[in-house]
Amino acid sequence: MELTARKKEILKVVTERYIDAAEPVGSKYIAQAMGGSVSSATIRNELADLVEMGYLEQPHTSAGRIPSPKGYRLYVNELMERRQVSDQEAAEINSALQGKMQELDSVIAQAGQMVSSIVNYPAYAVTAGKNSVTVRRYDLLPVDAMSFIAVVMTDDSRVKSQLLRTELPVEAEQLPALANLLNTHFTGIHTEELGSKLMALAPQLGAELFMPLSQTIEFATAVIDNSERSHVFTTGQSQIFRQPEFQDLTKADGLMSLLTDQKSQLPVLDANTPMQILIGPENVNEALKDASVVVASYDIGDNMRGLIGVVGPTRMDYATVAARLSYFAESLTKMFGKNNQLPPKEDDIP
Amino acid sequence: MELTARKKEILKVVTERYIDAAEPVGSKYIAQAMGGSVSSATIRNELADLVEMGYLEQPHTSAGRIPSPKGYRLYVNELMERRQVSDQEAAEINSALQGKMQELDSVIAQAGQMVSSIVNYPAYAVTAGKNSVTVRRYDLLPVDAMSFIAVVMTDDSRVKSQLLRTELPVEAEQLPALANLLNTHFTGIHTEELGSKLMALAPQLGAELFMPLSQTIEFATAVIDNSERSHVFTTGQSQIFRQPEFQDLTKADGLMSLLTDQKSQLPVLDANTPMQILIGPENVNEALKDASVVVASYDIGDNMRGLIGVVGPTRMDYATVAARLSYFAESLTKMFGKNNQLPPKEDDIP
DNA sequence: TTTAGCACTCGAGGGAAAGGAGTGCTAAAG
DNA sequence: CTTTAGCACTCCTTTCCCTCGAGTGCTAAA
Repeated sequence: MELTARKKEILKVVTERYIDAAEPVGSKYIAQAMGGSVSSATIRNELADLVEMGYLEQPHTSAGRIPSPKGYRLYVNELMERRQVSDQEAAEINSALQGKMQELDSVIAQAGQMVSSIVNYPAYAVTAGKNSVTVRRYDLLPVDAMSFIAVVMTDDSRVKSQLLRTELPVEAEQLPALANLLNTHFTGIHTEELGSKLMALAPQLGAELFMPLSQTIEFATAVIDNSERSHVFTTGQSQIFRQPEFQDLTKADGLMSLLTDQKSQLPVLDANTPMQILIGPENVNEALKDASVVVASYDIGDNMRGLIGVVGPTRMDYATVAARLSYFAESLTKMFGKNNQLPPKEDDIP
Repeated sequence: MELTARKKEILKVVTERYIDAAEPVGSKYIAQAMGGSVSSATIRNELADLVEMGYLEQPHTSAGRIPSPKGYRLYVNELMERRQVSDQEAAEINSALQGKMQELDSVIAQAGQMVSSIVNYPAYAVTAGKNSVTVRRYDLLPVDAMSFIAVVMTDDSRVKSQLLRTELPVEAEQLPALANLLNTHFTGIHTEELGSKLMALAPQLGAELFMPLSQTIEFATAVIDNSERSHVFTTGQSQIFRQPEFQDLTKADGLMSLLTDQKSQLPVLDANTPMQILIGPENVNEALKDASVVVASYDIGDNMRGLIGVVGPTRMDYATVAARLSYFAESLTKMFGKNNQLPPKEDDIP
């Protein structure tokens, strides 16, 4: 059977109406929405075809039709009018982005919050999670006899520091030598090697040098681990309850658990794809089989990539969400691009 | 009317049974639970008294009784057997606390997670939020011509650092002088003054010095702000759904919103109180009127105090939660006291 | 191919009735 | 004065049945 233009139009009407009203759409409504050029009986014939072709579903024999995941997919791919964000929306998004910049992670978490409030669904944000982070450089700063500050800069230009207490006194004069040692032997290598290298060097050092060295390495390891792990931030979870399909506790529960306790299982985006829409059963995760996810990526500096996603019912307003999310992601890319702070961009040196 | 020993015993039985079964308790059950020494009719007389006195409630005339908030309060204050955590529970808690320590905030967030999993209710953790944090010390480390690392140590011994990019080249040799300037004029004073002092000093400095100075101050301001703000971490939100009283979406919704989007409104603990139990209407927050909260505090080092709380139905298992939470809080105090990291750890040297 | 007409289906909503847990009261017993 | 057995009563819950109406599918005519 062929998918005629009229069938497509009907599918579009059904989908948009269902997105709006959350109840099955009947032939009479469709006939009217299409301008009354055909009768409801004709529509009914078409509807029967669309069900047979798998684009629509019928909750029960005497109900109207709702889109199947396949129907949504067609809608998203072909039928949906790619919305542009309005000037007002753009203005809102931009003003939300003006906030002051802090640590990378908290910026990313905030981005998630903004998205959630912009689209009115729960949202999540994922930090990059680079593969093999190494330390580019160490600095040790004296504090007092029993403590010093370790500063670690990674090759993805994050800088972390911590106050470390020692058991034996460390002379301030020894610190540069120690830092030198660290910078010579412990840069550019990965965590496992850090440990083994430390062991190899141990015999040559006295306890008063080995201890602070070991503490610094331990700290560096934690920094690297933390930098390699991707963190997920979620917000707006309670928006879920505003959706009629999640009045049913069992469904809401699954999603809530995912959004609060199993964040790491939220879908990520294929490389090189700016945006992706995952409809119902297209999701791998069981808890998302009755939901849809829209994910977009943005660039952080030149070589990092952030991810931001929205979770909603299959009936979610794809056109609006997709438009706002992609605009938001693009804005973030721009902001990170032309902006100061976190990752230094290699730009024009005079 | 007098609250006889038998009335108290009945109240205890009712409360504990209701905590367990989540349904009104009838006279027959109580008679049996009390060893059959009295008949259900006697119990019924007592129950009528207890209702009149306000310790019990009757959902409707022909139902059993449930404790009123006043009843819970009496139970918590007098009747409840202060449970001790079992050796096994203690072992579990201790092993959970063995995890490696990282940044203070993430340790605190993790503590929340552990508590939630220990008590099977949602939990939250609040960071201290000291009042007037100042910078104790600045360090500036050269990176390249266009960037340097600012390290800021606050008077509560947190150390934060960030890579800062400059617009004009900064010579590595200038940094110690700059740091000196910072340490002379910008330590021990509060944020507002930082800005004004910077302005006051501005005329004496060339742009190539003023810029990095201003950037460092800006960073320091952010660090202080962040350190003064108290952060709230929540976990285990979805545990709420396991409770029959929150099957009703409208109630669950209020709590969920509180636990996800309005965390800052979660109750805190009065100073000098190690633990507090807030039952139903004793809570200020509207969303908590049908819920109870158990909050405990622990010490972080010598002069900071962390907060950790559990949210559950009024029917929550106070004895168990209180026991585990207070044990956990005490363990945290010990850990922070004698321990590693933040205050770093003294361990055996090879 | 489209349309009007019509019987049919099925869920939602609203009592009515049955079932049952638990009460309150009374009157007798301790 | 307290306790207890007995019993009528209350009221929630569950179940069943009925009605109502939206919407369908099919047929036959345009």
